Amino acid sequence: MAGQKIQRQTGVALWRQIADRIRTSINHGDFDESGMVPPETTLALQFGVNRHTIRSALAALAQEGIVRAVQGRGTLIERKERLSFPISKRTRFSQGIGDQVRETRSVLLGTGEEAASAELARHLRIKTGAPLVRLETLGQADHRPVSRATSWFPADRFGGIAETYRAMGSITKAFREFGVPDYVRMVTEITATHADENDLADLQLSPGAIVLITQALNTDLDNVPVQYSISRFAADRVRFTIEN
Amino acid sequence: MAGQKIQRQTGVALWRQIADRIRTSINHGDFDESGMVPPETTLALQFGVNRHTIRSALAALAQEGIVRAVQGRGTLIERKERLSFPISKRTRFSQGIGDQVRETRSVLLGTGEEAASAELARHLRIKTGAPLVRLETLGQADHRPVSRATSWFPADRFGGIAETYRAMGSITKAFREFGVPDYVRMVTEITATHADENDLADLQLSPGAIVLITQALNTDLDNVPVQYSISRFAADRVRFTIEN
DNA sequence: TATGGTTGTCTATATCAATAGACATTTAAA
DNA sequence: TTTAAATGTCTATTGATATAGACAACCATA
Repeated sequence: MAGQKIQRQTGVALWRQIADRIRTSINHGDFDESGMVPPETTLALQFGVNRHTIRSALAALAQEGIVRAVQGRGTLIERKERLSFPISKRTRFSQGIGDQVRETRSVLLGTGEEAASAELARHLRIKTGAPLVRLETLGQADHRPVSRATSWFPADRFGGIAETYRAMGSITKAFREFGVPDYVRMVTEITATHADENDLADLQLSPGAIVLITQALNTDLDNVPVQYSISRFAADRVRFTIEN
Repeated sequence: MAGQKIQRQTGVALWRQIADRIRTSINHGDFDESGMVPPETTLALQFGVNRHTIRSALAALAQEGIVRAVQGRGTLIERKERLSFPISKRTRFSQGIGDQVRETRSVLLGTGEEAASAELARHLRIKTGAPLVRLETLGQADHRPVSRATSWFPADRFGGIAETYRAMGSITKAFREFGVPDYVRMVTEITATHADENDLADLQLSPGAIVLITQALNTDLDNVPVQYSISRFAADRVRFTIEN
């Protein structure tokens, strides 16, 4: 395990720092040979903390479903994944990761109408205050939540797209119904921050977790903006790949 | 400020969660009108915590140099920034952010020779065990550390590039000396994780901070790999912009 | 079946994190 | 100069975090 030392008196409990480190090591494949996490006493020695502190960290990871402790045997690794999301002109949620999971699904969390803010209007190249359709969706891979997205569509062109999406289960298909056979991604911004309370709930994260945020504009083939979306990904479950 | 509620008993101290939130709000420009953070009593009410807890959070931000408390007046915002890094075929550290800061600098942290691991060999399309030159650099903007990069170059073609880099102060210029007038970025992978102890030291972060990690391959104009690098960015100081 | 290695549980203690309240000090404006 | 509003400092108390040690329970295997 790389970078063994941990920080004390920083407002982040030792057990949480250690849990984060072990999760990273698991995702990195450090324990692939045995399929198990090292014994608690070994970890306690490595991290220079008490065994009880290690137990708190492992309990947190067990709560996340990442490891499972078996008395007498050790602590088994249950899950280990980081989906690779290609980011390109043809970025779609389900495409590109189809070969990595058995099932992808997009769930509608909520929808609404709102007037375009100055920022949204600038991105979508419409007037401030113009009506927008807002879509909140949850992306799942093999029944595990991966991303949480808010999308805005110009309402004058895509009024009722929420219902269409609900029926089709895919934004790509809904677009087709509205006479947009294809669309491309223009600009994507990527940032990272700590998960807020909505992230924790929707993405089933533990506090202190990281979310990767992408902001993207999709345009139709005539270069007219059709969708602006902000997506929040569980950082320990995904990796972005940019192909030029 | 969005998402007011904070999580208790999660291994992350309230004061640190609140400090992170306030830092985000400052970077988001929420307090731009006044140039000040709301009064401690107001924040205590908003976050639903004791004023002393707010004071701990603000003390941490003051330590980072982000705010400065003045008795009788309030808490002033000292610094607010998130550099925008364009990611494209022409990604360079100094280019693209030149208009956002007064000075960019790249500092050599260390250098060495090593044999190519299987993974590095695959990326650079050379034989496993082939000699590599390793460069550890620190990217600074206006004297503030922004990124920490480790780069590998095939030693048979770029032996001594460390010294050239040290003399030139730029990888682009060093490449030119080795007969590589231009180079392009092939694939970039982006992940995020918590800062490790090296990040904390080199990037001057506080524990629990987030680093954005990019892995990139640069090739010359004949499509031959010349550099593979892993860069770690302080997430609260940067934003990646992808232009298609 | 006996043993070594592992996780599970309990008690006790010290330190950090958070709350609560009171009052001092400083600044800006009435 | 007075006052209101803001930060600074102090004491006290409670709960979470971390350490320490001992022993029970369980598993694989020699």
